[in-house]
Amino acid sequence: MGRKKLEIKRIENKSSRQVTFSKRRNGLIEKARQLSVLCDASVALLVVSASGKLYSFSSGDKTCSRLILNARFSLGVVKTPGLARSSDPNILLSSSFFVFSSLVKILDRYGKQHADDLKALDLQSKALNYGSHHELLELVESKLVESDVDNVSVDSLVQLEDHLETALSITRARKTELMLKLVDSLKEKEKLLKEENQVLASQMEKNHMEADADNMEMSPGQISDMNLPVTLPLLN
Amino acid sequence: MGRKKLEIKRIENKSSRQVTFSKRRNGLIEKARQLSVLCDASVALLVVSASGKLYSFSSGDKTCSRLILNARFSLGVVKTPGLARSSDPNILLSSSFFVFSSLVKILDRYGKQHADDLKALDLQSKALNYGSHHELLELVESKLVESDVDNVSVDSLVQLEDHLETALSITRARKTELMLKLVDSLKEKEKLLKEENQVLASQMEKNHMEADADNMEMSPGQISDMNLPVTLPLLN
DNA sequence: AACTATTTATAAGA
DNA sequence: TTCTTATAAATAGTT
Repeated sequence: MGRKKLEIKRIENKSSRQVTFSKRRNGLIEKARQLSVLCDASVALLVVSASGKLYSFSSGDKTCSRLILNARFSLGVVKTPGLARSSDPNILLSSSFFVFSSLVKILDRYGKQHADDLKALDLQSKALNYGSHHELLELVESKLVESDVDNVSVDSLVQLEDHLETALSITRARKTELMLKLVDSLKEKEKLLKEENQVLASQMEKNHMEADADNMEMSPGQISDMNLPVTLPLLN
Repeated sequence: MGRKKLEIKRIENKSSRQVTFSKRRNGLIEKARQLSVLCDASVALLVVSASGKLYSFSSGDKTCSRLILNARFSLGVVKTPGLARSSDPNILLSSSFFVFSSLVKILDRYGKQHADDLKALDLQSKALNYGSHHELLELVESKLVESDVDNVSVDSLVQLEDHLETALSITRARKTELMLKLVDSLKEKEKLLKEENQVLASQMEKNHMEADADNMEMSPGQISDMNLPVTLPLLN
């Protein structure tokens, strides 16, 4: 839709490819936006230029924005201090892919900044026995609403993701802990019951012995076989 | 671009919204394709209709197709019959969501050459019961060394990450599964032991009753109190 | 699913 | 980049 019909194949001229990229990219993002608004659809769009710049659109819904965020992480494209931000809020310049050192830096940075929040969340969770599910969901809900308000606050979503992952870790740890405790308590029960059985059995045998002292109709060997329930073989 | 200018806001008429969705969705996907071809860009596009159907486009490159794949999993939209999400996100039992076989199918569908690697990993895992820890660590070690050699092979690291995450999920699922089994078997043991105790106790009481018929030095009430070990109070 | 009157996107040029 | 403008493409409403 221009002065000439353009064949759909790689544009060889570098600068016109660049120009076309810029125009069509904007067009595509606008179309994506329109589709999501007009038809009430969830749309997530990611475009990475040959030179590595990332542009994205996502409809407001949680699912899609989370998706874009995950995608950014998958691509290793995160906002990194020192890199200029484009005037276009959709553009976050790509830093290097996740290398350990940079990952550590990022974790460090987010760790320091949000350590307190995290502690609070931890305490809160502990205090409430990790809260009812309802409360957790409400918390998440409210965070996501916050995020939607300041539109491009990828940071707060990143933070939320961190928190959720921490919560998930805590939950997993707690699950394991509880299961281990359950197993232990069951083993303890088992031990006590076995001891009790032992006592009962010996007590009984003793009683029988006494009875036998008066009445020798049965041999001692037969007693246990006939009167004592056999302890069932149990797995270890 | 039609008979009338259309305001960009939710189309209230359901059927025309549906029609518009269909038309514009196709247009958007085509535009995405063109952009990726013309400008040599990576493009990933996901559209979910209000009714939940998922449509997607991704440029051929690994990054984007992986991204779409991840997105599908995030959204739980994997059109493979028989797949259902477990209520516990940690549990990805073989019967449900993240089965290797279906993952392999999807990867195949997206034309990933890594399907074979995954199959190999699956077989390897199954054969070795997920391998000894030693072997796993050596595998990771060797992969990481490989990666260092070709310096920028982020792909293989991404791949390794995927494999490890899958392995982690499986391990977690397996852990949960085993612990649940253990708990069940312990509960079963407990039940049997309690029954056994019951039988022993009643047997014993019976014996005492008989004894008492000859010798009335004790009141029946005292018998159990003095001769039977008290069942220890156990937690539920 | 087609048709077609319009609107919209955009290729080339400045 | 940005603007302009001729033209190609997309598509809203209709059939």
